[in-house]
Amino acid sequence: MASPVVFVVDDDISVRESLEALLRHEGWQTEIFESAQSFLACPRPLTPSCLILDVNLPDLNGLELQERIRSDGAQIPIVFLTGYGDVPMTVRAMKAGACEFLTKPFDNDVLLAAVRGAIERSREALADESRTRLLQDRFASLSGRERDVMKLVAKGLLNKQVGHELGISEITVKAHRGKVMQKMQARSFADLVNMAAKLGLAPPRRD
Amino acid sequence: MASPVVFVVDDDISVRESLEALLRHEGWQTEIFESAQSFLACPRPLTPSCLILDVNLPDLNGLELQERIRSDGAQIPIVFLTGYGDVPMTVRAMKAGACEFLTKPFDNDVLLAAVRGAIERSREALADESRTRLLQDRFASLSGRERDVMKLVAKGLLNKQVGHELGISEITVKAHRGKVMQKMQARSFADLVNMAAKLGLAPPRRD
DNA sequence: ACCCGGCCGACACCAAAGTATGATGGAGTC
DNA sequence: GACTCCATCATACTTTGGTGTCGGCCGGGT
Repeated sequence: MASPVVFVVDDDISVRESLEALLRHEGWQTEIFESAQSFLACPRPLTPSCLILDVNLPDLNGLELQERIRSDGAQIPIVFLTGYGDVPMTVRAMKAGACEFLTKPFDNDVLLAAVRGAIERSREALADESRTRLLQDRFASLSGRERDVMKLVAKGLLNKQVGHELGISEITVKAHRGKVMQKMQARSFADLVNMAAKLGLAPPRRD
Repeated sequence: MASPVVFVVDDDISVRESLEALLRHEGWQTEIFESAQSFLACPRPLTPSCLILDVNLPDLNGLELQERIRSDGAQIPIVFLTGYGDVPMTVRAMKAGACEFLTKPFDNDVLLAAVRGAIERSREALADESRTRLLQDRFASLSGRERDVMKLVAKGLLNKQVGHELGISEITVKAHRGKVMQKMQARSFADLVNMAAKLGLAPPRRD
């Protein structure tokens, strides 16, 4: 696996340089930016990664950048690192999912531990995302009718009931169902149910 | 539904009194304590509730109390309210699951909003917990063999395979399986699979 | 000693699921 | 027009699932 990438966005040149040296020494790739915009222009890697982010930046501030990243759908773990941190700012960052919130001057070991944690989190997120994407792709490869059938059978309806629900015959349901099992690569019906749950189909129960 | 309960733990008498008045005025029940120990001695209610917690307390400090509550298994949302808050303290509290972290002097509206959020979170947590407990109770009512069978069928094995796995005949598996469906009150096999997932049985997949 | 419940199994029967083959018609593409 | 894909249905057959009743074995408790 390619080595993880640590992004750094900070407007202080001396911080950027010392961070870069520190991070490279630990064996991580680094990508350094001095503004939010230049970071946003850079593509996300497919390896585990994290972002060390200052709050005070020339253009967008750190918290706004965090929000922007979230709304873009990318979920890269963020370690804040700021010279002027107060409590409300910390709360906002943490509630928005920040991994850590450190203040300058920072302790090297503390920062490195935080980055390690963030990378680990990223690794898990990527793994989970790839699993989810795989399922979504398979689901997308289903035809409209097959999707209908999958939703209903995953909800626990019998083939006969599904047929009645959709206004088609039971035998046709079976045909679609077979196709669904193939295309979703489900080894068993239990498998399919779990997939449906992960895809957000079929509300679990409503007793 | 009984009205929510707001617990307050603060060593400052004037804060306690003003909070009590404010909270009661909003229609919540209140339980006021001046130390962590006296709070711990008080039983948890079964209605939605939350805790407004100062960090500086005579005995245990707020963060330690938070940790203690978590390890006790109770999950009551916590709104911190402290006079001397710094960034590391805030990070620690938020990472440990705190709902909010406010500093004195506090704004009434902000506090009330935080409490409302915490109560809502508690409501959801209670609902989820009661659903989970229901399932656990049902699962606990199964005999040992029935549990075995449930695990395996929820994993997607056929009755025949389950029988082979357990060294019993297929017909016996069917009997156990029928019992499981009854006792778990599963309307369909899909239902049972979802229950198994919520109970943490049957690892989803490992392609 | 007795009963109860868990556990195992068998026979029978029916419902449901899964598969194979074949066929029709429509939509869209090359 | 030939081709592909989707959707639909049918017939026939096999496997699996679900239920019922019956019986036997064993261990714990009244």
